[in-house]
Amino acid sequence: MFRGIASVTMDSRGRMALPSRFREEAERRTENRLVATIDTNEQCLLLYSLGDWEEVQRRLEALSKIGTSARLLQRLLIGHATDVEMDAQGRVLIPPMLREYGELEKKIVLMGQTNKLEIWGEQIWRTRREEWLKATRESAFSDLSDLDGLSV
Amino acid sequence: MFRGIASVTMDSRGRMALPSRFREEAERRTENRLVATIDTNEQCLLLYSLGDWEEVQRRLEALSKIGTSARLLQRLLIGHATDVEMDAQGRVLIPPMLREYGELEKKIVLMGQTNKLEIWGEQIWRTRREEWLKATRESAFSDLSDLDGLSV
DNA sequence: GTTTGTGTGGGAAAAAGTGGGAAAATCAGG
DNA sequence: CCTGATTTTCCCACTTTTTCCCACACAAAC
Repeated sequence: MFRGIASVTMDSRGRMALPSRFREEAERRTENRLVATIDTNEQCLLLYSLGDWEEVQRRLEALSKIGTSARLLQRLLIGHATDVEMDAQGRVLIPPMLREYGELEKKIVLMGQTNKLEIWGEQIWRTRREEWLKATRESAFSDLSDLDGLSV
Repeated sequence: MFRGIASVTMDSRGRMALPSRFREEAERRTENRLVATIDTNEQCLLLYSLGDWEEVQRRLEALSKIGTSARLLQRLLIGHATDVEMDAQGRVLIPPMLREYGELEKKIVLMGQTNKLEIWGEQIWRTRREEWLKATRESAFSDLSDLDGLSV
């Protein structure tokens, strides 16, 4: 269960240290074996524990028998899903092609999303967050949530 | 199980080195014996382990008893299927006709797709990926997948 | 102040990827 | 067949990337 946000740096070799709480979670789930792929809707990467990824892949492959859009999704996700392993310091080496997709440079933002970790280049993340905030403020939902006692 | 993406270079003789993780997978499946053919839907090549290819071919031959379109597919796939072998450095020599079909030049992109490897010329791959991403983002499916609990 | 944990950087060895010489095999035309 | 040209294979060498390991900086904890 990944939760929360963290800022880390990627070094000149493309290594990225996971914050210790993410690291522990990854160690617990599958002994340091992770899978990185792209988020097709956003210009960021997704990092799964190996086990969780295999579950996602199973579902994808089951889906793909139906439609062509499912097949596209399958091609993109499986096609980019690269196995990575944590080193002794809890770092992972992000493969060059994925680095390029997310325009990852030195400053990286990690966001936990339950069963996966989102990996963002800082600049893109800042831009997107502004857009999300703007969209939220403009939507009626943010008002309703209070009235409903949801009290987000 | 092939998955993930990698960029490699094809040298002037048409040799292409498989990244080590793909190489290991190929060695495990069939001792270095592979089959290359064309993807009839895309301008890329497909690389199977010999065993997996034989399975594909069996299915094709079974299909072709029925319709003429299946027979077409059979003719194209089987007709282009060429046995290739990895050399001591883990490289395969892509036959000229196939090289031409995929417009393969120096920069090549390899994408794992479960039982096969897709071989792309970099330029064509970039163009196609943009189109896939666009299509995926526009399709209702990408939204539905979340609601369905696919939670990719 | 000292210790412990965490994030970061980098030296050095190992592995992977790339290029090309030269022998062997293949092919085309006589 | 024979010959010359081209392609393929085998092998070695070089470059880059990855991995392993150690070390430093900083902050929190003792």
